[in-house]
Formats: sequence, structure tokens, C-alpha cells
Amino acid sequence: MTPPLHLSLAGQAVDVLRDLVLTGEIPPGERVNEVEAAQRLGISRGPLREAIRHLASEGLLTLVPHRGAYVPSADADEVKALFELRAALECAAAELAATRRTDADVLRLRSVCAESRRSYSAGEKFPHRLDLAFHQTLLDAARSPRIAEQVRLVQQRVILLRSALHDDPPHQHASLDDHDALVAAVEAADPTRAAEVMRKHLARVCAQMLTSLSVAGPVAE
Amino acid sequence: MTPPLHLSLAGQAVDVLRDLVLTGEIPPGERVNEVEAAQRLGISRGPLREAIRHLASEGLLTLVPHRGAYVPSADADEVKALFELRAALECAAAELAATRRTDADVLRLRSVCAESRRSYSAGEKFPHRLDLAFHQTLLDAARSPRIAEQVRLVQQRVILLRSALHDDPPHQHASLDDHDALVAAVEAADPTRAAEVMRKHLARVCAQMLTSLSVAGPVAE
DNA sequence: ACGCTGTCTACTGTCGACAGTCAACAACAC
DNA sequence: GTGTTGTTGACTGTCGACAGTAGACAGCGT
Repeated sequence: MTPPLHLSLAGQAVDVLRDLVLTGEIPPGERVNEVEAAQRLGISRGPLREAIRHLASEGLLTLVPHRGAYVPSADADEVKALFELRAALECAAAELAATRRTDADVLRLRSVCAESRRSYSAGEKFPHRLDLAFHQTLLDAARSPRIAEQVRLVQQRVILLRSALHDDPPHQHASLDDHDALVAAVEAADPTRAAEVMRKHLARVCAQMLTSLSVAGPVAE
Repeated sequence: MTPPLHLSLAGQAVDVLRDLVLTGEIPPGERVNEVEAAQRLGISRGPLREAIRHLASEGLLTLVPHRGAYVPSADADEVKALFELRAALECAAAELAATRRTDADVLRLRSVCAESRRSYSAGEKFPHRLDLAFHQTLLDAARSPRIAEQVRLVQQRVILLRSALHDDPPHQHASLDDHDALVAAVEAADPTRAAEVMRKHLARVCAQMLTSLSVAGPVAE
């Protein structure tokens, strides 16, 4: 009846559900009802369950036995632990990028930075999309597929937390400066400096997220 | 972590299957037949499928659409990429451990080191079990749950590769020395040194694994 | 003998239904 | 009114069966 066009139903369900969670359409704290979600996606409970378990393994859902799947909401400790992991991965990636980068990589990084500044100074909201693209480009330059894979998973969880984040222009300008400094270190092929800049950058982002969280108040689990 | 800890059939299947894979009872390259495995475990295909997907998310199985699950076998590139990830995580963990360790942590580390030397000098085979315990203890001292979680997953994949590893006494003595040096750096609360020692330790282990792999010949995927 | 093509088989992907479990609610005893 | 206990309801965990796909193999044509 429904021949898998390019992906299995479970795979499609993963993509759709992931999007629903990341865009906040399913807000943190909300449960995912299996039968209801399955009906909404027009599939059976089997594939949907697989999708839920998959997203749980990515950290986008938490599973409670006999009670289903929740979208996790974060407290301060969770944010700190998450950023420790992110720092471990991305600092290493920055080191590797500084070691392995080609000239083409540097050009791509500069391009993303320029685009970010252009977009932000145009009076728009901070372009999270380009921020993500920068980190992704840096990751590509590191050429370490396993690290890249893990970073993507962590970034997803960060995106999930960003819903409770309000704009903070001074911080965001500082982030753009961090990115430029990072590119400079990578271009200079200075792994130690690249790692250090990344560490400080992430520390700043983490701190901003923590204050933002304390203002908004931690969401109830 | 695993949704139903030891109650659901799927959870039990995960534990059993993981053990079968890690002990090499299901050798690398071998397929896992769903109906056969389900019958062997005395459960239905549903829970077994969930277990397979779970182990796939841990990297202990690779999924091929319409063809099932294989136990992955590694080539040199895979080993390198995996150890880059491991280094990123464990170096960060070593730094954190050197910063946060208590006196009790140092005692525990010393105890594991002593036990390792005793066990190894007793003419036994190299005690991989105690090697793992050392890294685990160091991880506990780092007090970073998310990093610890990821390290455990990576270590599982390393265990999977270790089946093709033959003993190498000089290397193994060096490893014990590395562990001692690591404890010293942690006790001295010197994060930079701890990370550096860890990096060299893992580089040594990785190199030994690569030569071991080239001798045994890379197993076909 | 070689290559192509159609069938065949074993397996995965998917589905609907049953059974067990947990939480909320109501009725009751104190 | 408060605490306890039985009941109910909704949901997850599990199962067996059907459908569709990918590789294997034999038969045919050249």
C-alpha cells in the first residue's frame, strides 16, 4: 500500500518527530502518546515506537517504563554537564581542524563568518542557523567522522534548550568575535590556541544559557 | 538509561545480545537473524528488533535496510577515528578529574593500579578487566555524567575490536606505567599534564591496536 | 560457455489485536 | 476531614500474521 519511497516508515517518523521536538512544536515536558502520534503520522505503532526509541538514544526524548516518552527539560546541572561534553568534543575538533585544515576550509569558514555578520547587522534576529553552520564547517575541517557524529547529537540537545533563550546582543556580538578568533587560530595552524578559543567561546555560551535559564525559571519535569 | 531496567523483554534482550557481541560469541561480520535470535531468546520479534536498534545506536551493530544487522568489523581508518573520539573524551575527563578529584578518588586509583600490577606480574594474562576499571575510576573522579556516558559507549566499541588483539608485554607494561603517571598528575591536581599523559597513553594503545590489526589482517565487512 | 531474465525463497518492514501495568479517581472506614 | 483501599481507564509492552523487498538460482537465448 505504501511502498517505502526512499526511507522506511520508521526512518521518516524519526525525521518528522525530530523536527517536531526541535522546533518546540512538542514543548519540553510534554508526553508523546503512541497511538495518537501514530495516527497523526498515518503509521502503525511499531515504526513509531522505533522512532521514539531512536530519538531517545539521541537524547531528544526520555523514556519512562510504562509511562512513555517525554521531551526532556533541563535544569542548570544538566546544562553544565552537557556543555562539558560539548567542550570536550568541540575543543578536540578545533585542535584537529587547526592541524588538518586546507585553504579551502579557511575560505569556507571566512565566508560563513562574513555571512553571519551581514545577516546580524541587517537588523535581523541573531542567525542561529549560521552559528550552527559555522560549527559544522569547522567540524568538517577536522575530518574526524566519529567526533563529528557526536557533536551533531550534542548540538541537537543544545538546540532543544535554546527555546528558553532570549536574545542578548552583547553576548551575540562576542560570539561573532569568537568565531573570527577561531578562524584566525585555525588558519595559523595553532591547535592549542584554537582549542583555547573554543573553550572560552563555549564557556561564554554556557554562561549565557545559564543566566537565561535562571531568568525564565527552570521548566518543571 | 535503558528504559526498562531489567523488567521488559526488550531490556533483557539488550543485555543478552550485548554480551553475545562483546564476548565475540557473535563474531564480527556475522549477521543477526531476527526470527532465529528471537526464538533463541524465547521472545517475539518486536522486543528483539528494539534491542537490535538499541545496540545499533551504541555502535555495536550496523543496520543495512532490508538486510538486517551485522556485527561491525573495523579497518585501520575506523580504529583511528574511534581513538580520536576516545582521546577527545578521556583527555577532557582526565582534566576534570585532576580538578575535582578528592583524596578518596586518588586512593581508589592507586588501589586499582596496584591490583593491576599484582595480577599481571603473577604470570597471568594482561588484566583487561582491571584496565577498564582504572579508566572507569578515573571517569568517576571527573564527575561529568554526560562525558562518562559517552566514554562507556566508546569503550564498548574498543572492546569489540580487542578480539583481534594479541598480547604484547612491552606495550602492556608501558600501559601500567601510563596509569601510574596519570594518577600522579591527578593527585598533583595538574589538569594539563593529566590530559597530556592520557593523550600519549591512548596514542600508544591505538598504535598497538593498529599494528595488531595489520598483522591479523583486516576482517572483511 | 556466457549473459540476461524470470522465478523463488528467506528475510525484513509493517500492521492490528491482546494482555499487563500504572495512575488517577471514587467509595469507604476512621 | 483525612487516610486507605477498590475500581476504572488509558496507556505501554508484547505477540502472531501479512506484505514487500533483495539476493540466489535456474532456465532460456545467443
